[in-house]
Amino acid sequence: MVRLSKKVEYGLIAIRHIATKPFGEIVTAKEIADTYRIPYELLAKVLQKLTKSGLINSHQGVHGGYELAMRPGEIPVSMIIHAIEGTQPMIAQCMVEGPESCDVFTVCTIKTPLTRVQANIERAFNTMTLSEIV
Amino acid sequence: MVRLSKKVEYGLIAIRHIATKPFGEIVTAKEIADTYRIPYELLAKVLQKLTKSGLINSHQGVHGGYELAMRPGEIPVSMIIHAIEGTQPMIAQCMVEGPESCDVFTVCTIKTPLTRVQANIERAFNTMTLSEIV
DNA sequence: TGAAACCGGACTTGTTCAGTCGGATATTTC
DNA sequence: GAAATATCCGACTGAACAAGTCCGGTTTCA
Repeated sequence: MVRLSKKVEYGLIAIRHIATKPFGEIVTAKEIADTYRIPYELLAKVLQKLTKSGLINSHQGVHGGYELAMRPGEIPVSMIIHAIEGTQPMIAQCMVEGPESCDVFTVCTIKTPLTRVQANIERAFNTMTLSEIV
Repeated sequence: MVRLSKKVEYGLIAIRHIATKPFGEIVTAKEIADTYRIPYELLAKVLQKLTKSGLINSHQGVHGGYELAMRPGEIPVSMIIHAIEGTQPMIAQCMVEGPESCDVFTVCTIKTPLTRVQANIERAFNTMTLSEIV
């Protein structure tokens, strides 16, 4: 299976929504959840991760919410995925958890070619920024 | 999560192993399982799928086994994945199961950009053939 | 006839994902 | 200061999926 998680999908939709708003305007999680019919609690957690990673700023309390912390052109899709998943999208387990995680590692014959595919995929996610999604 | 399944990993290792043998030589599932310490039963099923998709030929009975059905240069990695998983590696659910599978579809704002990422990834898997892995 | 090999469905187990719940903290407004 | 609104965050549940196992079958050859 090679698929983006729902969390990442929601995160992309959400941060794009925030990016469409004029500079300085603040958006609540509820507004996003209602607009796109995304489960509120789940979306909230995704937004918290984006906040902890510094992609968006949060404001608590009444009239609180979220705003972009960087310019859209500075946020590649790969950064959004990393913020939510905790790692880059890695095509094979041994690439993210190291050789010990793979009991076939020493005898594995596809490491090298897969690394090249991996590089291609990273490039795909790195070169597209938020500004191209808006 | 964006990761290749173990089945695909085993399939790649296996078909590569078969491809390294001289033309006409037949390889058993047991030999491959032993060489790479892959669970035999699981590997057997992967090989069966590769057979049904026409990538390799199988021979039953004593001295049976598998051999390549096409030239390595004619087998892109994407074809191997498709044979094992049943579909191309699709980054989002709505791309493989259609709009009905996604209850956010009509309001989803990231379809178009994701399609572009998808195209990049497909290219990565299409351009690499078995002959580059051997 | 028996051994070696592929064929293929059913099953178990473990992990991960999606979603929910409950309570805590911060901020504004009245 | 109290109430309302919002983020914060850990724990939990249920469903889906992946990985691996089991078992009975078929084909072929010696």
